[in-house]
Amino acid sequence: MGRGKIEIKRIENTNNRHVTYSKRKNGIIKKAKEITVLCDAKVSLIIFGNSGKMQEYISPSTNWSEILDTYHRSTGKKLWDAKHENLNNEIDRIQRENDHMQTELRHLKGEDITSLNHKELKVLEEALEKGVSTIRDRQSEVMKIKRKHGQMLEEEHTQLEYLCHQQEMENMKSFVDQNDEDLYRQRMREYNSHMPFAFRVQPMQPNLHQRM
Amino acid sequence: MGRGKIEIKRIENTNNRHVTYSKRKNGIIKKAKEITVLCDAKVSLIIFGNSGKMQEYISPSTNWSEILDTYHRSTGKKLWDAKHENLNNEIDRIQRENDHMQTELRHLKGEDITSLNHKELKVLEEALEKGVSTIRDRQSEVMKIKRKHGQMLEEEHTQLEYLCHQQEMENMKSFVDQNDEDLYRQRMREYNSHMPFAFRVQPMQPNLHQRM
DNA sequence: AACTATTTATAAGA
DNA sequence: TTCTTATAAATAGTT
Repeated sequence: MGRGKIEIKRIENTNNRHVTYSKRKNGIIKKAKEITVLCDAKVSLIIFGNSGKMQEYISPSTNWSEILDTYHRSTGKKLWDAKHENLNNEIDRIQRENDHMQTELRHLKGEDITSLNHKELKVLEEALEKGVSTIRDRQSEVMKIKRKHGQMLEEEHTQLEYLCHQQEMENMKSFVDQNDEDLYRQRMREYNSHMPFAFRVQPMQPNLHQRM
Repeated sequence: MGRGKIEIKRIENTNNRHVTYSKRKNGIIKKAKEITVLCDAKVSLIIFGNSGKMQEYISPSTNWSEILDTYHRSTGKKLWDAKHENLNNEIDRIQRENDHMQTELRHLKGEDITSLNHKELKVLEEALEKGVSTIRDRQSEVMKIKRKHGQMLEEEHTQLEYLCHQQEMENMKSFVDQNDEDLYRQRMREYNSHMPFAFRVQPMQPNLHQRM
């Protein structure tokens, strides 16, 4: 109905398509309103185009609850089944993520580790040591502040720091695989270059604790 | 459009009303199909009259899940029922649990800890130390097996174990609050009671490393 | 359900 | 977008 007859197929000209969409959309909504009044009908209409902008009409005599119920009674299909399934999938996904984190947490706390192999244990230990070290650094900061208030002696703190780092070095040395020896020596050099001479860590010897 | 113009108000004659309903219903559905094809639009249409008989149309390019989602996004209203609401609540619950674990994990790895206070840091440190200690025990077991194959000397291992425990004791002593002193002494006694005399840890002194 | 006179919707143009 | 208008399409009343 118009100046010329048109075939019912996609309008390729974008502008024409949008204009036609706008006109026909209004037309359909007008018709929906009319049938609602003329015939006591109940209509729900949702319509959206390329732009994603949505327009809805629902007869004043009804509501979505009634529509969904009627739809369910008439077709046996639940409109929310698809949505329902999506939600279930989402729950599964999050639950898996959850389980994974729970395992990781337990491992970090030293639980359920009998099933882990040597390699996995080492990875865990490294993560924990990194955590301990970071937290000790942070504690040092907190303590620095406390020390300013005279709550702690400078000397005690420095000695403590030394012992911590020494321990880390010793652990590193002792737990490395045979062929990680080079990596260990390198880290030791890095570490020593940051420490006063008196605190430098020497490679562990059987009689270390007597020479200290 | 017809032999005469009609007012848009309820058609009182039942038969006429039903006839008009039928005709116009088909008209609307035809229009819905046309705009779907012509304009790439997505339409969902549910229509039912007095008789309760329902007719639906939904564009082939979409589905109810998309319609409900779009409707929710556009209007903020949810068209689904309580059952759905439950699933959403479940997701929220798991997601919260998830977030909590994520935070805990990050803290254990030493991330995002600047917001923690002294007390919280101590709790974290203790958890990490417990983890490290458990994992080291486990590693010891693994190593014991390796040692049986001649891969490691017994003496080195024992000394290492001693150094580890000593370090833990020292940390414990140094980081405790003033009023945790009693707890520290108790733990020290417990620890010493398990160690040969030569390895017992003495309370830290400024010149500790020289007397060892 | 078909017919058809008329009204209504709308395609194209501005 | 909106208005105009020629024409296509829908449909009210009739058969």
